[in-house]
Amino acid sequence: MKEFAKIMQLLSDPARLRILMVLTKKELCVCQLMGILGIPQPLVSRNLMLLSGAGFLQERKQGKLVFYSLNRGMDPLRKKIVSLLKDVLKSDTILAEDLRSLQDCERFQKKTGRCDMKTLLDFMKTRKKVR
Amino acid sequence: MKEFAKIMQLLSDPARLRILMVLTKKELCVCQLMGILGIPQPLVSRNLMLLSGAGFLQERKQGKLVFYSLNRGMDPLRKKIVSLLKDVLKSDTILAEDLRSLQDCERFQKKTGRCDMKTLLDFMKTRKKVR
DNA sequence: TCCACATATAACCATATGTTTATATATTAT
DNA sequence: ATAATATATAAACATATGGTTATATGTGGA
Repeated sequence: MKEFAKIMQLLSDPARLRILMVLTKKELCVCQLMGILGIPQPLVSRNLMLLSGAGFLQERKQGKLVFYSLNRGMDPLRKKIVSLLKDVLKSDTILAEDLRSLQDCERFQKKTGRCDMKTLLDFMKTRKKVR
Repeated sequence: MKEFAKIMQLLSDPARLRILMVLTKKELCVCQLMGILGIPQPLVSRNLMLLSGAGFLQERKQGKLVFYSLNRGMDPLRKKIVSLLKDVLKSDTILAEDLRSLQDCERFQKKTGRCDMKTLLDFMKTRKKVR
């Protein structure tokens, strides 16, 4: 009971929900999440740690970068919860916007090959002005 | 997104989860919930208000008593959430204990016909000693 | 070795939350 | 009308939490 309540508490923050939902679509590193979601780096890091510690995410280090993705080995409970989240948030406007940002970010990186905080933040800023 | 996060926050408290789950089984008044769950009256009341205000419960007044039950007119989102809760908590030990308390309370009331705070609290105390 | 950068951690603050205690409201019975 | 009782609300307090700022850690390149 208490353990489940803790999980609900974890999922009661919009920033964490957005991070989790975006990672549902694609493995991403901290700086990509920063740019896509517009959330400050320490906050992204902390929320990733929390989600990771609760068994929802797995991480993979590659040089300076740390990539996070949905934990493949999630237990049934967590799988059910993630399924519900996907279902319930599939028509959410903020999530839709985030996914568009994700696509833009992917396109930009395919062109430039860059994956650093400054560049991604700058690109995302200009992108928002354009839309 | 924010609205859904609010619902998660609502369900991040063990007391509220227990109240909601017990009301899944049977309509109950505040003093019954007090006795069954062993939660102080103001806390029961407030949590009932929160759950009610969030669309999960409906209330029915009958004399001095106020009976709460699962809201029949819940929207699909909330129905899905309640289904998940039922599924996920079906093997929870605390919930199991609560349901036994519920049955004991029902049996006691069938015999005595009493439904007041003092009597129910006293009965539940002695009951716990017996087990 | 030193620098630049990605990420993690720590410190701090404002706010939100759960719990308790006390009191208010409303209904029934005397 | 008054008392008793069920429920709701308010006040007060301690704790938890999210966000910000500053700093630490670790990795790759000059």
